[in-house]
Amino acid sequence: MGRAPCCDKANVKRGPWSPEEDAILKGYIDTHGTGGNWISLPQKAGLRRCGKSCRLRWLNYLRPDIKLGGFTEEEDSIICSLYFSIGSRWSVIASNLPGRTDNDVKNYWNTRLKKKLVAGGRIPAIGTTTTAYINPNPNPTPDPDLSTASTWTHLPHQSFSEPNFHGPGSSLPSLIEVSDSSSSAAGVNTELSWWTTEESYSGLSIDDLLDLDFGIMYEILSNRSFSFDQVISSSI
DNA sequence: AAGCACGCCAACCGCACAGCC
DNA sequence: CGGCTGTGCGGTTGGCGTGCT
Repeated sequence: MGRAPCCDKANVKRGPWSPEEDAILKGYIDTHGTGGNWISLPQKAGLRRCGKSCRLRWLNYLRPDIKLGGFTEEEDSIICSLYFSIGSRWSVIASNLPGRTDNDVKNYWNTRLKKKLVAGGRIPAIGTTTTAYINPNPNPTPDPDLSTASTWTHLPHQSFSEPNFHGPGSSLPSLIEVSDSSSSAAGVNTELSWWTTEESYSGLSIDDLLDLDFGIMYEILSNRSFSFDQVISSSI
């Protein structure tokens, strides 16, 4: 038996929200709150919408603290920094940008920022995989030692519980780990690792940040006979 | 002026997880 | 303890607007 659908799709309206629907939803939530139950909310409010659709509409467009308009350079910088640290965890990135939603940030990255960086030669257009890792050692050696990369502990993205784990003031350094999928498939551990500290990010522009990260990346990979575009995320 | 291509973004979909019974 | 339900999240899609030919 499969999971029951969240609503009766045949009897709910889909597609763009009308101003009237927006007014009904906003008016209901202003008066009654969400009631902690989005599924029943549309029925109570008199909307022929799926509860999930109502939630999305409220969170992304109707709630009062939404920030409209273009992203600032500072926001660009924060998005880039966090993306390269933790990947596409848009809700976490958005939590560092007051008034912005995960959908906002995700769309902005996918449609503008990514292209901006690619066009500027800051990131290659193709490649395989990069992953954000975190090093539990509070005192990492200042220079990356590739021969001891296995001593770094890999924490899956899902295990990051603190939205600001990599934010300003964090005492934890971050690690970007790179793997060569072709060799991994042959059972050979060819993962390369190096660290960057939070301090390295502080006060840097996007250009500085990317010069730092990818400059280090390029230098290491060149020495190890890996091509640069092998290791950058395919999602970039 | 019409057709086409592309960019942008709102919205949907499906999955994972947490809480409740 | 296992199943069910609601919520949150990231990936993807579809439609509209705009610019180009």
